[in-house]
Amino acid sequence: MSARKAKPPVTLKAIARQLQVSESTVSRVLSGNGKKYRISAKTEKAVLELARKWRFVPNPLAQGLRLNRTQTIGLIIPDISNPFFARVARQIEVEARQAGFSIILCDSEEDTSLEIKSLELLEARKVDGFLIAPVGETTDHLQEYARRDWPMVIVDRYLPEIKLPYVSSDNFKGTYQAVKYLLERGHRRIACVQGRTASLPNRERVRGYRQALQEYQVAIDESLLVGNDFGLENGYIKTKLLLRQEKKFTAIMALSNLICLGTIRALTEEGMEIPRDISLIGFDDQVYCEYLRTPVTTVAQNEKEIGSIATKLLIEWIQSVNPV
Amino acid sequence: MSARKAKPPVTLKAIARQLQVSESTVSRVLSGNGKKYRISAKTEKAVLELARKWRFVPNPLAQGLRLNRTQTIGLIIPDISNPFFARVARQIEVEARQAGFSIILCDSEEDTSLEIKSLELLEARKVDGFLIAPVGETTDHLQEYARRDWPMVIVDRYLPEIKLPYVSSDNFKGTYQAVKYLLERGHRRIACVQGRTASLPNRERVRGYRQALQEYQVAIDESLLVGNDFGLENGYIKTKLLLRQEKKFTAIMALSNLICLGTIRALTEEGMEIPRDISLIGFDDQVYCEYLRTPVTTVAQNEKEIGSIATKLLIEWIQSVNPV
DNA sequence: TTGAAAGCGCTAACAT
DNA sequence: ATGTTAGCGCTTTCAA
Repeated sequence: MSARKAKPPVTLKAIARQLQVSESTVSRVLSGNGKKYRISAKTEKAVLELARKWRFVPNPLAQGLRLNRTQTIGLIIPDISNPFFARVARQIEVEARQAGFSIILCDSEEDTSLEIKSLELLEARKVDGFLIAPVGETTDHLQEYARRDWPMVIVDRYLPEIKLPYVSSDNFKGTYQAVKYLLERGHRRIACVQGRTASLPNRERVRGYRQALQEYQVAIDESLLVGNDFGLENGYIKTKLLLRQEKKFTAIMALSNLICLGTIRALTEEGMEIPRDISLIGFDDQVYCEYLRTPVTTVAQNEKEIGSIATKLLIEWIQSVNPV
Repeated sequence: MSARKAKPPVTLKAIARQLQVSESTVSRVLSGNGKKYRISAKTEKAVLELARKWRFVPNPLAQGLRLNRTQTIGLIIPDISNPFFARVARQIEVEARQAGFSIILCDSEEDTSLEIKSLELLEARKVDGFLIAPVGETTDHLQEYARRDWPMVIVDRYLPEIKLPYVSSDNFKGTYQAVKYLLERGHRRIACVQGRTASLPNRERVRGYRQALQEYQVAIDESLLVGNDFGLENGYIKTKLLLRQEKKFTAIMALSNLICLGTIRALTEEGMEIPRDISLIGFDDQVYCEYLRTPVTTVAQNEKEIGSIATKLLIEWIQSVNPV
């Protein structure tokens, strides 16, 4: 028994009874198939009117059970409190809602085993498809879902071994242009603090870095390419180490916003001033960037576009596979 | 028909057939009521084993339809891309998951009519309760749900006219202590740029501001208390105006992080330096605060705690009303 | 043009 | 200790 004050629920059956017609007729009208089944104009009108008067809303649980379609998308994010993901998520929600889908949100806490659990949970809940920004340690579980033909679009972090649609900003171009900018300003020894090395965004960003240097005939000093995580810690520690090793470099390319903050902290602690002593470019624009102690140049990512494209892609897939 | 490669679904019925027992028996065992119904150890064991072997997972749609309980919470947030809400949301998701609930996420885009639509959508989807950070323009729709005894907990923004559980940080204490801090350092003319004046968090923050001043016997100059929105624009414009009016003040209390950024922008444009020319305290701590051009002092909010308490409150309510 | 009936997967009251 | 049955609300095939 529901706790809500019990009004008799507005169901197809109730409407049918009131109108002295069958449930099927009501169903046909209300799912817009009145014409198709050649329901008489009179009946159709009566049903429509009563449904609106009684504020009939179909029960999605019943529909889902019957149709194996829930108008629901499972969204799995490694950390929804990361502003980048939060912005992507917002656009996903907006876009999905406009297409008549709801979002079930799962935070995998950057933990592959929770990612797997989330997939299972969402599968049990009969979502129509997945939008996932994978943790990225392993990919077997994703492969498995791909193999079973689940509509699934990967966001941001990609794992090249899986063949699934994938949406992210142009990571290559981002660093490519940023590093070129530095080169044009005369920098030749440019350090780079990267994120998780296995992830495609990171690989692409590094590729942009290499490409730019190469075009300027600058030999790449591998000892200036450090790091393996997108977090603040990594930026901090790796920058410290770079400075300790007395590597000579005049600029740093930080491959995420958190890395960038860590780098700033390290530089500050070591008494370096930006841009007086060193230049710094970060990745992933944020509202607050322009207010940083030092207005750090950043490569903007378009979260809205990422979210929007991913959602549209997924919904198209869902609908092609399981038309309404 | 589902698009997924069709394996015969693992249902109670399938298990029952295989084991030559009735569906009810299987159901009883699998919902942990074996003892209660005194199912024989042998039968129980067989069911359990097959269920695990076949990886049986009950269908939540069917359960929901039958039980009027979906183990689902509707979360309505005015802007999930706001880092404050994103962090609250994360904790909510984590906490809810641990209690066996899923989150359906709706972003009301700071729009009351979308907030109403979200409520209706979630109600139709038979969520067990709501967590909502209301837009706050009007409250009739919330009243209505409260009246119908829906489990619902308000987060962050409160509307005192509704009597519903409400969770936020201690807004009063936040500004109270911040302003006292300024007073202790000799400031006497302290401007305050506030957020949406109708909202309780804002009112509480303003109350803290007034209280602190009062305790220091500082008469309150109402012309130093300006603003009416939590956004960046408001901080920017109101600060500009304060400066233009040549009001004398030596410190500014900004009642949100976005207001604070707007204030920084305005001060910077006017050539004021923090803290040389003026002191500034913001509300709502952020990772990036310590990296701001000027390390602005801020009042921290504990998003984790807010999310955690709100979720626990709601789930307790749900379970008291509709025990498992 | 409409109705009857079956069934999606599950639970619970009522047998026995 | 377990089975039978009805039903949650909906869609759809088959029949009329």
